[in-house]
Amino acid sequence: MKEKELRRSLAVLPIGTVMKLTNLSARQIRYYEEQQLVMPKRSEGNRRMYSLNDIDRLLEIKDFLDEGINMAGIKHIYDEKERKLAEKQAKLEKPLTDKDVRRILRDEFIAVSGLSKQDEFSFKHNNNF
DNA sequence: CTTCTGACA
DNA sequence: TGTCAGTA
Repeated sequence: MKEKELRRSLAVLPIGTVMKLTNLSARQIRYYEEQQLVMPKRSEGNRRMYSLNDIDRLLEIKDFLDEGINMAGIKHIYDEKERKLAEKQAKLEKPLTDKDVRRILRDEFIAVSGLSKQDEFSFKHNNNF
């Protein structure tokens, strides 16, 4: 399920093909790029190259527009989507430090050990997990 | 022949 | 958004 995503993100379609697949004019496709709604790659000759994901996005943009949403609104939708995605990755890719692990284990041990307040105090100041 | 940037009767 | 110009 990773090879498939790779292919969908490969930018290999020239604007002419994109025009036929989306029924959008070159003017519109370039304009949406100016509005940061799509960011196609560029070939060595400075030609825009789109991926299948770009096609989906352009089609989606066209739908949003038909629903009466303006450029700013669509930009906001994508910006918000990126913000939430970055938020999730930040939490998933933040490994616990040894210090965090030791603190968690210690607190959990104290919680179930039945130690008195005085014992807990001694424990916290003598152990070196 | 296709695409690019810039501009606007 | 369309379209024309002058390029690459």
